[in-house]
Amino acid sequence: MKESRNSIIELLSAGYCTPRLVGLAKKLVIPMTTVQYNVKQMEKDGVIRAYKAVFDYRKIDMGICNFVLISLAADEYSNPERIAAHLAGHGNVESVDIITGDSSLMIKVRTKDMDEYYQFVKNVLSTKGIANTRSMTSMKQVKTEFVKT
Amino acid sequence: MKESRNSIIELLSAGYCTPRLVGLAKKLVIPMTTVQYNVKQMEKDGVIRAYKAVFDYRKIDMGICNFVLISLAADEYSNPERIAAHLAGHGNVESVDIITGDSSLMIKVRTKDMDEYYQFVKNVLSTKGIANTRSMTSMKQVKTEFVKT
DNA sequence: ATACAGATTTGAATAATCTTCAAAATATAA
DNA sequence: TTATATTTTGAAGATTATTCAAATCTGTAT
Repeated sequence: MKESRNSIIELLSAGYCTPRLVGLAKKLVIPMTTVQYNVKQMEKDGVIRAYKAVFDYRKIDMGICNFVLISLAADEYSNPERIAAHLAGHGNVESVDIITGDSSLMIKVRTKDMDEYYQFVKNVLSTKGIANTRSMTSMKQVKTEFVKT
Repeated sequence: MKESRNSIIELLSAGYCTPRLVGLAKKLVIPMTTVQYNVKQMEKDGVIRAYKAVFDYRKIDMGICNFVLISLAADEYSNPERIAAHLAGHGNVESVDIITGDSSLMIKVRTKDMDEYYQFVKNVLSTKGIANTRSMTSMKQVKTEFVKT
């Protein structure tokens, strides 16, 4: 049981949802087919990338959230995209950005607890290409993915 | 027209979506009503907070993304939640976290361009309670809200 | 081990929502 | 203005979601 619930969470975290056309139509007081036309159009044009669920991450073993500033080694510095793509592949990584400033990358990582985060730092962030990291732990998540807590 | 499309985007950015039960059931090869039961349970227990759309933010006039480290003034320092809640109220703010380390808050802000971001800094981040800010601009968003680009 | 209570799974009927499609309205370009 | 493309809309049929009762599974106390 817990098994299938985890699978559902995984699938919902990046897809497997759909817009509520009737709800939107009622809210905006326009015909549903008009909403549908515009939504379809935005999907076709790549304006909408996905429909997904937002969780209370404390309740799905992802309660610990860290922002990490990553500085790359000299030989990776000119091509941050390789390591960025690698980090993006991890399910615990919510976001990866190549940024301006002292550090090359900013990532947001969710883990069950600090032990698991430490493992992440040891296993994932200790790659040859990464020179050093600076973690900032979230003590309270007031807003996430445009959704207020 | 553009008017209603903007309203749709606004509503989809934090809700007005729903899980695709048939899709989940087929993927997991279990009956749809089982998926439904578990999803409903997770909604009831507050595990799932919302269903929403993820956009290509460049295509909806939110192409510029900034991470901002915010240090609070002495008199707000002991109660960051007031300012955090205030910032969370802005539609341009994707996330607000109260963090450990030198700065009290980390926020993620999306704007049309740098001009609009400058206005945001001037108008929103120049409150009495905020001592100083440090912006890091995203040059490339590799992964956002668990969705890869 | 057994019996019990609560939680979970499941299928069938019903209800609601979505998709399709063609026509009408509107906007855009020549 | 006329022609062309885009957008809006309603009605039908198709798909998906909800309800609900029965069956199954789980954990627990006896």
